[in-house]
Amino acid sequence: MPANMLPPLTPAERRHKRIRDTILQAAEKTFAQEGEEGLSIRRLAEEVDYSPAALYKYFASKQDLVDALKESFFERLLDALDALPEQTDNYYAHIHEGLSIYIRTALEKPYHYRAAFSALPSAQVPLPALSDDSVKTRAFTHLLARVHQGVEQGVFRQDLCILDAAKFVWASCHGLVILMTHMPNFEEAYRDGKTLSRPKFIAQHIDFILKGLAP
Amino acid sequence: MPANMLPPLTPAERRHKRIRDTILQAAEKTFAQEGEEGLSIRRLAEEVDYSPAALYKYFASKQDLVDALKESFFERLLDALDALPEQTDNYYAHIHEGLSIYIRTALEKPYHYRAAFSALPSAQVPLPALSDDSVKTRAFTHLLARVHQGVEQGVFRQDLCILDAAKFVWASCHGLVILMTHMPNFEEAYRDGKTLSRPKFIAQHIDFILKGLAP
DNA sequence: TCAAAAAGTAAACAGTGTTTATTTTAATTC
DNA sequence: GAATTAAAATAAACACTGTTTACTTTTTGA
Repeated sequence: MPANMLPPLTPAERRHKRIRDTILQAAEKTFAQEGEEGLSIRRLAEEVDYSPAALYKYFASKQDLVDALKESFFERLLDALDALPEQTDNYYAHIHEGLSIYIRTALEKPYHYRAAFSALPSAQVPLPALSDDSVKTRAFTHLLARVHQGVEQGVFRQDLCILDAAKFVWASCHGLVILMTHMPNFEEAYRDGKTLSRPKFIAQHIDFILKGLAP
Repeated sequence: MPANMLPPLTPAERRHKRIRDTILQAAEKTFAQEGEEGLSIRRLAEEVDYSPAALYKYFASKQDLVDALKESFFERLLDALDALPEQTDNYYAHIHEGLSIYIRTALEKPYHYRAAFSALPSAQVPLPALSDDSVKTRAFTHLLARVHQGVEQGVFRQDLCILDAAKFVWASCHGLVILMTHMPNFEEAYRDGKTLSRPKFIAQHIDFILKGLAP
């Protein structure tokens, strides 16, 4: 039987989902502006006209709610990456644009990005296996494939460990996003006449990264 | 009069400082293992045999206490960097080692590093001016000088905006540290036969960064 | 219609950082 | 040395937080 043959939802289930989405939507607004710490179950309950305890009929915990918000960000990120056409004649421009999309999407939702990719060590949620094609790993497997392609096409060094090279690319993009969004004044600080504009700065950052892998 | 001619401390002041240090020391232990969220004023008070309110005679707030912990990490980081000899015949090896020290020191105290360099947007503490030689900016000004040197010596491209180049280097190192410390399983995941060991992985990461700036 | 399941809530529990009023202790001055 | 002043320390309260329990109301499916 087909995997996407879901059982039809009962009215009760549809209602449940609808209310859940309403809560999620209100939570999203606060989370985007104030992050996890600014999001309070009690305040959220008041906003959607429920008692705090009622929310626990829709989410097992605050963490569960935040996880749902993170999940929707992952989907947003993947949608943005999927919008990029698969094949192009210009490999360099293609991977450059892919990384640019990653960074720009992350910059749009700083709190989501941080929550998604900077889990605290105490929360020991291991990375899923590569075989798993959950929304969480797809972005990285995508990057792995791109780096592999770059090696094959001779744009990158032949002796690269693709895994380690992909981690270098990811880390360098990640660091930029985190500093830009969570380091007050990172962009504005210390500017002079030669300093680049934001888009050019990002583009150059990616250029530096890719050049690091060149033969 | 000399700047370091501090007025002599009275016995009361010395006692105050001593107790403050005791509290700080106990806080340090918990913070290093559990971070800001794991550090509770009430639990800390119990550990040092004081009432919670008493701690407010030594620190204005929890944030103030954490700031003191961050400050000591900055000093630790700068001390490690200062231990590196100033001049060497091999520029590349020199900057490589500097970045390696930065990363390794950060990896030793993940929570300190994160707290120090990943402030939330809500906490709008601007970066101090470059002229300010506070402990916070010295590491970055140090890096700026190194990059400048690299351009002068022809190891890096001549047309670089030193500021933007330094930010690239910083961001790339920063991202690696954050992913290694706060992304569960980042290092272990997806390993195969070709995957490098941790020290070699870090060294290669730095190589990639520096190559990105090469002519 | 009626039993069962789901939805919703008030109140309590166990925490958190912080403030206020009050007392105890230590230091300084007469 | 005694009196005064300043610092240290605290108990109790305040205003929050996420979460659970016991209970009531509403909705659903047979």
